[in-house]
Amino acid sequence: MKHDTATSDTPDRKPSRIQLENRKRILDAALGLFSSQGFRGTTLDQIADACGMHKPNLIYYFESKEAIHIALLNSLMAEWLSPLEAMDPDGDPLEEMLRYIRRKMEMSREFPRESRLFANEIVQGAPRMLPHLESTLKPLFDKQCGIVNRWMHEGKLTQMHPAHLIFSIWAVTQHYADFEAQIAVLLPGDTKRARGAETFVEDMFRKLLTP
Amino acid sequence: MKHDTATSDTPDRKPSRIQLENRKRILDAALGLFSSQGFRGTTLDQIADACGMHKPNLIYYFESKEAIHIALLNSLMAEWLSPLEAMDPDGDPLEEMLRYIRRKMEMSREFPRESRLFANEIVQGAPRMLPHLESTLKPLFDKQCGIVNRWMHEGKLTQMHPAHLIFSIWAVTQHYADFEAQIAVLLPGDTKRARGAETFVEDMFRKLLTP
DNA sequence: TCGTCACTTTACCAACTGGTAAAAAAATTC
DNA sequence: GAATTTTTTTACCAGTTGGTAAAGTGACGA
Repeated sequence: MKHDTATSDTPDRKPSRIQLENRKRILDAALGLFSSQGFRGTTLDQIADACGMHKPNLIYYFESKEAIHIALLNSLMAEWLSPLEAMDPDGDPLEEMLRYIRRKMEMSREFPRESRLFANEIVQGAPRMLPHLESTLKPLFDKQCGIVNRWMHEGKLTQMHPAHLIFSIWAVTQHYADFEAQIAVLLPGDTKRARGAETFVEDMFRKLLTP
Repeated sequence: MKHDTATSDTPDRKPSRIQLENRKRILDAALGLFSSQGFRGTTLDQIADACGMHKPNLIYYFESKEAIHIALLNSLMAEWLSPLEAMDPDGDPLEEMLRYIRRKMEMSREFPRESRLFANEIVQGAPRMLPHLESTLKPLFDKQCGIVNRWMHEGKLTQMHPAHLIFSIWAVTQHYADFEAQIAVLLPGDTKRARGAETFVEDMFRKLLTP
């Protein structure tokens, strides 16, 4: 008979305050480590150290190391996609696109760990995220591509392939988080860098999208 | 007394044909595995299997697993940077830029493993590549930024921050290799995809760079 | 043909790593 | 405040992994 734990799948009562808090501590520590060392490069002991717990305690709150990774990806996915979701079909097309781009740059600056976590996962073939991409991202992506496409046909934006446009926005904005190590070498002088990047990217896409 | 091996640092005679061949086999297998699973996610046994050798044989040719990784990064770096190096200060500015972009797209399509190997390394903070970035990439990058900058001041290209321009070229072109798993989900229909991406990216930067 | 050197294979190991068992300690409930 | 449940800690284990020791095999020149 299996011991009853916080990860039991029997119809649990609502998780206690301690459970919610400790789960959050674990996920936060795991985010830092997984994003900078990858899944395989991170050990349970490292996660435990980083959040001041002991290894078996992690397994008390999550079934396995992989369960931590999956919980992390799932819990961050919605937030990560919220800017795309927020694109308003009734807004001004150019302003909506630039607002989206600005929000993506802001997230790249404010949440580089999240960006790198997803980058790590996708570069390695998205082994634990493919179903999620199919079921969650794909429908949203198709919908927003449709909106952008309509804007283009109405002459409000330069005509181009909407999917590739969105790819290029993702590529450029996330590049600043994902490849920060390289950028820091090539463009020292931390202070102005973020602002320089943000005005560059906004100007670039404004010029590109203005019909 | 240490055994004399192919990795000995005593003044070796030139490596035999077998050595060259086996080193290449190992590096090729390692490229496939490191690029799709990361350094920590790849085991020596996997590499050995992939090239039909036994584990201790790898250590005969390379001091350690890390030495394989470093040798791989070093041996690919020059090739990876050759398109940037090939930018001709005396050529037509717009054509030179577009040629560079086309070559980067081509490499993303033909050498996705290399792209992902570097992506993995840099996302994780470039632990084994930072010195190389400082010593090799940085000077080249600064030089080519200077060229681009001159072109802009001569009115041959749209004025913008040359470093960020190059970042955006890297971001967009390498995105197609590094995030292929995601793109395959969002834009199925393998056949036209590569061509679509290439015309999109070229058109995008042509519009952006044309003064 | 013999000896030397380059290369390969087998057997092995110590450290690490994900995970478990179970006792101890807190917290909560009655 | 005793009983019970939840959470933490200690001790441990089996499988994996990077790497070594050393014997074995083959090639090649004298």
